[in-house]
Amino acid sequence: MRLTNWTDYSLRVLMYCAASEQREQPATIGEIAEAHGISRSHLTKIVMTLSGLGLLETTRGRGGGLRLLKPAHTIVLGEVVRQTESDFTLVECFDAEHNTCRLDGHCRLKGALREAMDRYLEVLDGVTLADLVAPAASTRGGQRVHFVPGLPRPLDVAVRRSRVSAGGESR
Amino acid sequence: MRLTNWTDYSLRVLMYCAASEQREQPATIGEIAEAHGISRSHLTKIVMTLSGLGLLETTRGRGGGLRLLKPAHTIVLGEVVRQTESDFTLVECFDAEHNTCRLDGHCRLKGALREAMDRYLEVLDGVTLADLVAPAASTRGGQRVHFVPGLPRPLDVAVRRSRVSAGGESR
DNA sequence: TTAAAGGTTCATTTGAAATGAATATATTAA
DNA sequence: TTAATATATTCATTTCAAATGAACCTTTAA
Repeated sequence: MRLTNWTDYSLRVLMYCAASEQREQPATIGEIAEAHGISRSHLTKIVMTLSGLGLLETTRGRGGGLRLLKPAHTIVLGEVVRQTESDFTLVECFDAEHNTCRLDGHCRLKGALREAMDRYLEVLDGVTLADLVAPAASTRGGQRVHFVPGLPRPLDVAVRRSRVSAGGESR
Repeated sequence: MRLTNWTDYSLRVLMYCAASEQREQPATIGEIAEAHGISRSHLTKIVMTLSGLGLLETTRGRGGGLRLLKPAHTIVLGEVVRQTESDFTLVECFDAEHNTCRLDGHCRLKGALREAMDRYLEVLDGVTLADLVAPAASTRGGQRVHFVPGLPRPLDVAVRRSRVSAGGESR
């Protein structure tokens, strides 16, 4: 009864991208891989899947990277999990193909588990990517200042400010 | 996102025992193993666990077997699953020991998943073993007559009847 | 004393998930 | 046109929990 790391990482990628939305540069696979200590190669496949699902936009080449295709508050957790998680065969009898349970059709387990699973996903349907990334601390005070290791640094502002104060170098 | 076969089989054992309650002879491991095409050896371990959980009573020796320790309608599915299922580590960050997620404590995924899991089990807490075994067909008509492959045959009545009509052989 | 039952231990297999390595393709900037 | 940076693809390999199997021990009723 656990989600795959695949799903776990998928969510982290999305969160990273969500937190990168304000930045000028898009997030890159290498960046995220490093932030979470995962292999670039592996993470690439996850990103490709998310891209295939229409959640991410990827752009190749220098200056490329990843961007969310929809605003974070419209990306629903339940939907993501439904799509990244491969196996919802809660017990054997869910898999019509390989089912050998002799009670199939006689017992009410399947119905109960299906109902339970529905409730599970229902909860996740009430959560969006934006909710996940929102700072856990107090809402008042506005701007988030603190640094979160697994997310892009909120330095753009500072950098931009320092650029200005440094006398406007071109880029 | 699936339960282990271990849990699946655990439930089948319990169901078998529940359906055997009326019989004079207790259910046996060999019987259940054969009914479901599982190895005796493997099923024994499952039975021992259920026994350890106080759900089953086992008696050794000839004439021995398995019996539920509590009436079927008091055995709650959620409780069983909570105890037979080994791993509720929905994602990495649930496992304090091995967690490496750098967002730990910053993102709200854990809370959402915990909530979802609670709802899941909540549904199963509303189902008892008796519910699972109850015939799916109409409630009226009383006595179940049909034969269910994975459960003990409801022959006792018929057998007893035939015994009577055969003139009361001793046993 | 034998047959039928549960009980224990150890080794092995299996399969999905996870990972890694190598390489191809696209894009931008100098 | 070349170098650098980024995504994209393919194939092989590793890992680990779960599942299984085999052999043998213990208990009990007939």
